[in-house]
Amino acid sequence: MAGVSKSTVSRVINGERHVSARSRDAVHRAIAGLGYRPNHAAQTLAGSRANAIALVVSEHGSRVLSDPFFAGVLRGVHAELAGQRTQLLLMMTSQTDNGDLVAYLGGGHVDGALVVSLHGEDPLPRMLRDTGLPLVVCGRPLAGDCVPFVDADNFNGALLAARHLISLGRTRIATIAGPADMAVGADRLSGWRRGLSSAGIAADLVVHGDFTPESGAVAMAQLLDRAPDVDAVFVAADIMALGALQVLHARGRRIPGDVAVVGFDDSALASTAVPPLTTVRQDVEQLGRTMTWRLLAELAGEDGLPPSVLLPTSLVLRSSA
Amino acid sequence: MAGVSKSTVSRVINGERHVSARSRDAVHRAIAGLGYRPNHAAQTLAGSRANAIALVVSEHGSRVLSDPFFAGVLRGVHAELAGQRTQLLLMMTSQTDNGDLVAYLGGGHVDGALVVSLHGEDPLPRMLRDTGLPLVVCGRPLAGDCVPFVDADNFNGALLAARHLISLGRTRIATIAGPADMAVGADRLSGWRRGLSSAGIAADLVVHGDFTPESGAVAMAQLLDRAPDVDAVFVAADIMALGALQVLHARGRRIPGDVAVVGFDDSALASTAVPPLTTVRQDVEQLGRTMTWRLLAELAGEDGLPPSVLLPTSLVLRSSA
DNA sequence: TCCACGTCTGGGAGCGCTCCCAGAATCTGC
DNA sequence: GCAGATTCTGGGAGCGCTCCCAGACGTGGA
Repeated sequence: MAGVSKSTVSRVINGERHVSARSRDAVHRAIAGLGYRPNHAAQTLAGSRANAIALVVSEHGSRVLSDPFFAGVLRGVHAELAGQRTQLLLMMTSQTDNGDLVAYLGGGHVDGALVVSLHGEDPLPRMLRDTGLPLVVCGRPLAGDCVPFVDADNFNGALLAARHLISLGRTRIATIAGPADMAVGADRLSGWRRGLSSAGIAADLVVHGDFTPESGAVAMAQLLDRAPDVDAVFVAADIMALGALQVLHARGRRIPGDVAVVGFDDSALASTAVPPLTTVRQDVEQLGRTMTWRLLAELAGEDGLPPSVLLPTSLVLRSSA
Repeated sequence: MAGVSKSTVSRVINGERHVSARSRDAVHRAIAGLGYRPNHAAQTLAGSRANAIALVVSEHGSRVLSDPFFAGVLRGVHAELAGQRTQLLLMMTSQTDNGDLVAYLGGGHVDGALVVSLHGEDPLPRMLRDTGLPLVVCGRPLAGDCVPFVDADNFNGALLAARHLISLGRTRIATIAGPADMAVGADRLSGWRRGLSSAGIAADLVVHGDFTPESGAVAMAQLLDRAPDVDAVFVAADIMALGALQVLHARGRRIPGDVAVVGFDDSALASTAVPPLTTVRQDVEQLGRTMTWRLLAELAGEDGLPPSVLLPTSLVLRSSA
């Protein structure tokens, strides 16, 4: 014991004011000497905070989790959480057990939630918001719900890609877009459209894929059938671009000679593709960090926080365009 | 209220015997009616269990997390945890803050730990074992510590790969192995060696990589320089195989005509490689499930549990070999 | 000198459970 | 019928904290 009451110890640990320097030092020395660690469960039970936030992965993980994207976000979340005494609870959910999850999270077991939901019409963000639980969503929700979110600037990234292809002198520029029911798909498509139309180029060569290599291959084959003279394609995800490259190779098109290809994500796949893929880079780790920062700031009662944040994207030039 | 005391409610919730059917039903009805959820912090504080297990990702995440491997494990862990009232705490650590982590985990905040540590000489498993905390490690630790682990059968997987290449009539069979200081690297190398030597083929063409595409490329170039007549290569990870394929293409070797290539992992990369990669499949989700099952069984006091488990691997035939 | 006010401190209640103990109800066997 | 074992139940203590209240001390102005 440091010769002070437990109240004073509690004050020191929680960094409250009204503690003399003498007792603060004594407590700190005692903590170090005893190897004392506050009991998390007791803090939670006694206090009004849970000292934990949830990372909710919607849509049954399978799709989201395998994505290197998610790994980057997770890394960012953890980096930002370091030094906080906030625990990170990992939860996954499918549509069917959304109710259970909402009940659990709404029950005061966590102070806030980070929601990774790539599926646009997921009801989960809205359900969670209605419980009043502070939350930050990863990726813009499709509906205009006023849920705070953090996302990469997909629109401007796609715009960069389109402008780059135009600057290469390409004139028959196609896109393999993401699903229309995902904001990330819609935003990248919008950016591409804007790029082409502002250069006076027809933005009619659009095929949708579903962020799998197979769908990229199918889409590329359709494009080549529809417009054999296509000389550039913006693929809304590196993973789809891999499928597209396969088809282009199979049909004997040289890359970038005959067809220039730009991907999106700058995933590990991009640099090992044949040829290495020019792509739009998004900093996924920063995405995780920003989400966490936004949530913790809200929990700390800061105000004047931006409702949502768009993170810049940039073009990475490699051989494919 | 169901007209019974809180003690009885507690007994019902914890499924203890010595409760009459009448009061059990009453409690269940009240729970459903009130939407009651036990307070996790209070259960933990009052009880002797923490009702939580930690998923510890060693080696600062960067490497491990980006691995689709990890995503699969996580999916398995979560699947196995469904229906339990055990929370999953995610923790990451680098060598420097191992001490903090061990103190935290040893402090009764969790009932057990799942450790994902791909780096062979990581001291963390041993440190955690010494605290007496039940734990299961993902991947065989390099040192012969008696820590329970679950791993894919890397030895037999590599053996399968070697035998397949031999059955194709190849005679100059090389390998791009993983780091020698990782069990996964050592085991796959041993399996390959065993395959070649049992067929009377010299197992001398070995180059080590570090599970990056770049290292695969460098290693392949070295192999081609050292043995231009190489006609097959077993690459100990799909991700390295991508780099190897690039170099083979660049040097004008036909695959599998001139050089047959077998990878390991059956990751998403394998099927989209050019040409699609023959590879050794390991069921990573099953790995996560098995780890979790093993830990929960130990926590439940089951005995006669196998100290460690090896999960079967199998060969997936595609075009590259 | 007295009171008002700010700074610091200890004591106590209580968060929502689990565990233990004692007592009530019910069931055996002779 | 009664002692004894067995099944069930409620009451109370206490897990380790945080929060609130009251009191001790100091400082300055009227």
